[in-house]
Amino acid sequence: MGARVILCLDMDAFFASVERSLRPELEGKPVVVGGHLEGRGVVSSASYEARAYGIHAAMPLAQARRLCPHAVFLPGRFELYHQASQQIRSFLEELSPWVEMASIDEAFVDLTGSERALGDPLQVARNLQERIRQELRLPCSIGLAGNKLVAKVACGRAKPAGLLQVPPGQEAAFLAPLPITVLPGIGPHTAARLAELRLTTCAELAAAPARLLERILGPHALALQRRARGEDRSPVTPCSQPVRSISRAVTFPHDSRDPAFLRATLCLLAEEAGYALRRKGLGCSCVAVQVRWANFSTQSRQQTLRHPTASDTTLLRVAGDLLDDLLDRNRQRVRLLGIQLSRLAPQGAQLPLLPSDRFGEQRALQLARCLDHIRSRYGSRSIQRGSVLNLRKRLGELEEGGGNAFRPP
DNA sequence: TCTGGGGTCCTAGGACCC
DNA sequence: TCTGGGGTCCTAGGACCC
Repeated sequence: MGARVILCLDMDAFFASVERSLRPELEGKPVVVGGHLEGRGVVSSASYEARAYGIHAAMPLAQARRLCPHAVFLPGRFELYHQASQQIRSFLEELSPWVEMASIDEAFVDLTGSERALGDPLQVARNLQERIRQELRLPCSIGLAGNKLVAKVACGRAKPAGLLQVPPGQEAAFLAPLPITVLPGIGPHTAARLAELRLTTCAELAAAPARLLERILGPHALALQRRARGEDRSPVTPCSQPVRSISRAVTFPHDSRDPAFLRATLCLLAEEAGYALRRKGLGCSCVAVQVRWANFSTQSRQQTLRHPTASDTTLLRVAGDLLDDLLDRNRQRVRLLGIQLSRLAPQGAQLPLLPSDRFGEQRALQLARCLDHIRSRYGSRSIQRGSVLNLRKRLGELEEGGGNAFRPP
């Protein structure tokens, strides 16, 4: 079998670029797309003009403002970004049926064996880049290599708006001088531990004694070492993997210890997560509540259910108990509150066994589905529980008092 | 300086069962 | 006085990615 040809495409400063494609007057200006909270957001995407000031993704917005006060700061409009992503996907699917969207702004395409139909992969990549620039007015970078790992690293090295091909057989030599942090899976923590062993480049990691690495990294050390040598056989998988969890979380404009406020927020989050769950036709068997305290430490509590559920009433009952437990054990104020639903399975196959339980669950689920119907027709805010209406009122007070808008996604 | 939100995967320890 | 061992499930926390 001949060498594989994998194309990795990554959009440059995607959210900021989409905003700029719709507002040409922003051309050449520093643009920062960030969260919706005045005080506590972080940067989601920064144009390269903004990056020149040291601004980068995940930086607190307050810091970004200090670094570049005259930058254009915009709230995220994820529906637009999703639409642009869909268009990019359709371009890619014209090239190959083997297209994997790795995220909203990143994709892999397997071009192996396409040369006769499409021509030289390098020219295919150039044409693709040009098409995205012309038709969507968006910049992107592309890496070409014999596997996904090296194509992705090459793509990263090509940024912005570049194109880089790693010839077959050159994978290890290409990675060798690069820092290990270019490898997916090596974050700040692992990099710091490897740096203690004076392992900072891919070449050093590739040549390190296996036993030493296993002591530091555990059973995955050898897999990581193979990646440092540019070896990767993972396939391009067009089918999206089944979703494993659904979560909703919010960081408050001001830390709170108010039980009614926290409970009402939890209700809102449970309804939103439950709505997402039912839209996917799923139920969940595990509910978790996450709290980030004022000191930024995070705690969570989870409970496994005897039967899967998709009822907001059940989600809220379980989540409420978990929140109470967390609040009982920690006297700090709450900075972030979140709910996570996991152990997902198609809904409808299993019902609770006890008749009384079943009727309660069934009725609650029916009610939830009626509300979903109204939401899908008249908007997600068209109908809400009384407790959430109270929350709106309280958040209104908060908004006036703190000047910070609480706008759930 | 003051730290989002939505995900995936992994690990360690405890409970429980045989 | 001495208290195995393996398997599985559950929980909590953390690293990492975009």
